[in-house]
Amino acid sequence: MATINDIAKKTGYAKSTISRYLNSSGYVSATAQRIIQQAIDELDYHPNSIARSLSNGATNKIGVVVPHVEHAYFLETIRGLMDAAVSAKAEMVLLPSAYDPKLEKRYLNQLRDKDFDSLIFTSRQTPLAEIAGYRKYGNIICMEDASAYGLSSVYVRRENGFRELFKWLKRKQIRHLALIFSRNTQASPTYRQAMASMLKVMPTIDYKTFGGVNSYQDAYKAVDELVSGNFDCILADSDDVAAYYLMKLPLLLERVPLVVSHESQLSGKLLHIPSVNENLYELGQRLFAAAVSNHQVNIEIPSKFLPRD
Amino acid sequence: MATINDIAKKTGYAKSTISRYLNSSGYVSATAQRIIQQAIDELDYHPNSIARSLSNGATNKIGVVVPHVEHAYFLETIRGLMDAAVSAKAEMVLLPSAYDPKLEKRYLNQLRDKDFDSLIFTSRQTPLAEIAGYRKYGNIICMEDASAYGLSSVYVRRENGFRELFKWLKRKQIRHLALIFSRNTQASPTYRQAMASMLKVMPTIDYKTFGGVNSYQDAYKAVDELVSGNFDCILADSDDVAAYYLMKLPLLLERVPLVVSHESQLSGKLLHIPSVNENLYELGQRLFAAAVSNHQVNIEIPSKFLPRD
DNA sequence: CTGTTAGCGCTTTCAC
DNA sequence: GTGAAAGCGCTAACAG
Repeated sequence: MATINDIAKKTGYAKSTISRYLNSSGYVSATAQRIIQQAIDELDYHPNSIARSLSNGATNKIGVVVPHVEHAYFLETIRGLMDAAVSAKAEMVLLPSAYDPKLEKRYLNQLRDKDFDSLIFTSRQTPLAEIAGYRKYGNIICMEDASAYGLSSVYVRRENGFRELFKWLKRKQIRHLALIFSRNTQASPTYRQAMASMLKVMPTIDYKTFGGVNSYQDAYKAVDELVSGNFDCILADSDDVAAYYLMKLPLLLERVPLVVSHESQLSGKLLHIPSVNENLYELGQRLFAAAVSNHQVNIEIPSKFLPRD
Repeated sequence: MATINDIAKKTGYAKSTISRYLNSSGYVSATAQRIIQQAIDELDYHPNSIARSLSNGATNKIGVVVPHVEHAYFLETIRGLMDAAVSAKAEMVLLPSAYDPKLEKRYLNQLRDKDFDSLIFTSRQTPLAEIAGYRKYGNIICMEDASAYGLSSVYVRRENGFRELFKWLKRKQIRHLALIFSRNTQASPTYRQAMASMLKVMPTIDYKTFGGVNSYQDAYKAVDELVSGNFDCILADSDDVAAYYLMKLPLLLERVPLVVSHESQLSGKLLHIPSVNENLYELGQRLFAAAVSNHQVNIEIPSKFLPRD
């Protein structure tokens, strides 16, 4: 592990000159360039990035808090984020929270301690007010509107998509609706917005919500109740979950309920499941851009209902 | 951002004493402890982890090279890895490669440049011999047997599972077998081992392999050929893919082929798809342990065939 | 039990 | 064009 000092000794040039050469910051004579480069090659020298970080005060790393990787919602976002990070030659530290405030706090503290330059919350349990207190330590981006707290925000605008979806259901004369969520609590923006849209468009609808269904693999949890509940429509929160019901329930019921998803994936396309496209891959890329930007941003990505009939 | 220097000035104690207190390395009087802690609280001091890393020569971060996150194989592994990292208070940097040697090289260089302490290859394109050249820069762990190259190895021993699987297929008198893979090239250990086991147990079998199928969402690619090929068994490389065929093909064929998976997930359990359980979550945890260990290890996780009939 | 000093490896100002 | 010196913030060795 040669250091810049070794190069200096070997070449007779000062560290500062070598640093100039390495970072193309300032003039270095052609001769010096040649000699220095040769020494670099011979000693197999490569700058130590920890030392660089210490001197620059930046790590080139961004932390991404994600409750888990079971749901396509987070996976799609992560994919967009990853690809953007690779292009920008930045690194992405995956920080699983399981919605545990203790873990979320740990990650906020790591931002404070300079473990990364910025922190993205794809979802969270900790109140925004508390998160905002860490803004001074680095850039923080939320996947919901947190502009009131001075935080950058990049998120799906679900209103349009949901409104169209529920209007469509109304036209289909749906009366008994099952809604499947990852979290069916007020803490989830998805849940809040879905319920708000639904009650606005179909105020008298008879419905029941289910929580804790994150993936295709969790979908079975609600099967019994779905079968006995006599629903005429099931609204799932990802195409994979919807696909599961679409294929499983016909085996158990004579009458197949309408299955709809509020998140578009390829599986839904293939099976022609109506769904709300949330453009999460793009959202991931925007999240990254927001993380490395210096300005506070507030970006809404519109969602769109795709009836597919 | 207060530094240890500020605490020193405020309290009158030397930096070393404060460092001792912070890291519980050496004696510090009760009085000093009280005074120092008070200053820490008042100034809201927190150690800068970049500086720590520079001084310690370690980052507490491990890099994880993964081709993509589309396949349950990698996701399950990542889950195990993530959970282990959280428990150990280490950080995991996600490094997507898309099997691109340029990217893989970039990550190897980052190991050399101290961006992380160790590097895990869940899969790779770069020859092991070349990877081995980076061993001097940090711990490298492969998800295949790389012990011949002096690299730590943690991987699934597929022989047992595959052998039982193909014996079972032989008993079922399978004659026309379709094998679906993520990669159907010699570069993939899964592919090599599956083919070897198959040809040993059923040397005269008529078969065809398909590549490029990573997920439930890719499964449709092979549908046309599967339908026209008149296969009596389809061996998919994840339960999700298998589930897709299990549900999609009955709609297209009069005779439903036997569907089998070589990777066990919950979806397979639910649909009673025979499969090979590869214990990837556990494998992920072992990978992490190997990454933070000082010894070179070679750990085989046995796979097991689950007929589920 | 505490202080002094040197060191981790790079960047940046200032001077010539 | 190049060099000397200080600084990033912490840890460790040595001394008392």
